[in-house]
Amino acid sequence: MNAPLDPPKRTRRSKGGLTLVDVARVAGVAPITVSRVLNSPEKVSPDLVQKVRDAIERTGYVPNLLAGSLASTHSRMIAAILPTIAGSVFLDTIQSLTETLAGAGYQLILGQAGYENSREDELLEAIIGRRPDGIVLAGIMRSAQGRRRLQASAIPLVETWDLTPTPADMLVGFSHEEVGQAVAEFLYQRGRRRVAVISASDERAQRRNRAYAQAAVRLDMHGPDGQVPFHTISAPGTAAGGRAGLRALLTAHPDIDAIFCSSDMVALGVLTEARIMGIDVPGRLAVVGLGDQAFAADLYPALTTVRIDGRAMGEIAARFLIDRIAGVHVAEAVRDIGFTLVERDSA
Amino acid sequence: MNAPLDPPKRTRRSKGGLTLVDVARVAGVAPITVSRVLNSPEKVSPDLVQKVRDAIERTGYVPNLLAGSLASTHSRMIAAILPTIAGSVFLDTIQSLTETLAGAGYQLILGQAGYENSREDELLEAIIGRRPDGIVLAGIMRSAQGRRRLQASAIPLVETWDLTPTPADMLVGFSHEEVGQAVAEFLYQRGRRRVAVISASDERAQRRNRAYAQAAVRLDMHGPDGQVPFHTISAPGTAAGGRAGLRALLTAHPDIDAIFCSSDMVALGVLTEARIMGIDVPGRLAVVGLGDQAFAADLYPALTTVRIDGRAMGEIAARFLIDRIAGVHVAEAVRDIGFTLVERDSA
DNA sequence: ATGAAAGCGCTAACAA
DNA sequence: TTGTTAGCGCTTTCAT
Repeated sequence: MNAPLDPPKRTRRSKGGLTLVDVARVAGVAPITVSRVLNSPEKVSPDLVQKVRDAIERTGYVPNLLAGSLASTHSRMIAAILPTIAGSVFLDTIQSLTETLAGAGYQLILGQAGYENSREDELLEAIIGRRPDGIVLAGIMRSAQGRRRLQASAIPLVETWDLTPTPADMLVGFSHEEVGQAVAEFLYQRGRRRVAVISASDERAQRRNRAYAQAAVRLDMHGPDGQVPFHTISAPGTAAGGRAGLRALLTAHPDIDAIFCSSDMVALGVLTEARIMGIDVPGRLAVVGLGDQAFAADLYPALTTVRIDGRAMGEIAARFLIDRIAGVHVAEAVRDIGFTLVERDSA
Repeated sequence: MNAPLDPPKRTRRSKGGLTLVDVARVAGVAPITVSRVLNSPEKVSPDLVQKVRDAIERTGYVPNLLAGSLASTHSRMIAAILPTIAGSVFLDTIQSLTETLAGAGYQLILGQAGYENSREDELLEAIIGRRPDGIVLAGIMRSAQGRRRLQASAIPLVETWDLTPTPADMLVGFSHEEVGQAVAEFLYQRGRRRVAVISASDERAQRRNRAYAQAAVRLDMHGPDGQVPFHTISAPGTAAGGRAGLRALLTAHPDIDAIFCSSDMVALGVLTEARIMGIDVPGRLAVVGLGDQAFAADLYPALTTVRIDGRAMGEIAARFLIDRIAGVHVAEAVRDIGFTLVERDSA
């Protein structure tokens, strides 16, 4: 009974792909040198850099960033959590976020939380588990538990599209209260005296509406019952919601002369329905949107709306994260980017 | 000179986070048992499962999926490559893709290729380097080199929003040629005799337009010069582009009676400009969009358009990938989901 | 059903 | 400047 000379070494899968070790062998250098050429070529002599680059070229090697991330504890991924992608007002923000991050070598991973409190917990597990170097919250993280988990993860976090007195970490947004108030005051100046709201049911919209209603009451633009008529639609707001809203509001309150919509899309629906009902905008009814989406200026009548600079928010959020990750002290990691009331023809 | 009893072991960062080993210690089991509880609890006795789950709960442990991916060569990530996020027609597709994938435990990573042939190569490197289990292409991968790299990576791939005779791998889309032809024939049936196009400059739109123009010529709906007037705008198409397009077309060809737009957004702009110019739609001018976006039915006049079921494409793409990854033989990995001409009031 | 050992492919730490 | 060594945190393989 002879013992096996070559004991069956337990072997592993390895999927056969090219690795950095293969490249090192081809180039005739140590693996770490290949790693350096990839990550900090200035630390390697020009001739070795050339050799290694040739070897990479010849072999078609693509570094496994998963392995790199595990070893370095930098994933170079940023997670963006948003309620929904389709019909969302956050797209400009996500777009510029992606662009700015790509420029710095970061990739975006997307998490859709849904507007309902659905699988928020699973989502967080999936995201935190991937160890992103940063997280951008577009809109929401309602559950206190969710917020706690994010903070516990110690991952740099930027909240956007809002201004809260108690940010979890970094923040770039604007005051929804100020928007609501500004719109009410604008409508007052324009001579409107009986204002209303059509709004999606998300929390930020509610806060805008509250401030709007308060200002309206203060300015005596409310109805005989002391209330500001409102119509709520489900989030995200749609043109169909705007149409239904206008019809409902006019039925219950035929004398309203201005409507503040929770998004430009909702406003589009209002304009359509007004046209169908033969209601003159802005003559009889003023319409104000929110967002200043690309199409707002190209409606008829051109939409008066609140411009929110989504691209700026995305870019600032990206910078906050990049700086924080780089260890740069971010002086003022809370930023109010404000808003602008863009007066066009609909109000 | 006493040698240190405890020689300064070269230590490593480790970021201090909780690991599976910590959980195993707390639960009093081997690390592999914790792993099994996480990934295949049915292989572990109920009491140990309970013990481990308690330990996870108590410690707040979140598994490091990066490490898991490296060890298992399954990243549970899918990459979506699209030209741009803002103003894109692919959003419904991405949305349902994300939802379907999330249900199966996959996360989406996003790659914006841009409409210009910009950093396509870097993007591919960043994406393939993350070893996604699958890739979805929304729209494009123009460069032959890019397509070659994708195929070389051997990552399951689904192309969407198109039908090509030579798919790189799997495919779900519709025939842009058929759309162009169908729209031309529809306009003919509606009595139009002098048709035009306003289109973004992307390649799929061009193919629609070519088929549209051919059918128009065949049906004698062209101009005196035998041509179909067209106006090209940059991708992605916008309402502003539609407005400019209508003005330009009417200046050069005052007698056109129908316009096929490369997206509903472009059509919106056309409707706006027509209204401003006092042109009756559909009386004097028929307008047809593409996409049947949510707002299309809520324009005035309600937009006649080509419905593309973006959600279905996302879901099918997800299923293709999930099945392929699971090793299921995907019977027919090329799917034509077709389209529907939705007749409303604008044509 | 449970565990021990051996990597997955890379980079940080240390040494020359 | 270049290389050696020892992991990063997990899962596969093999053994019990």
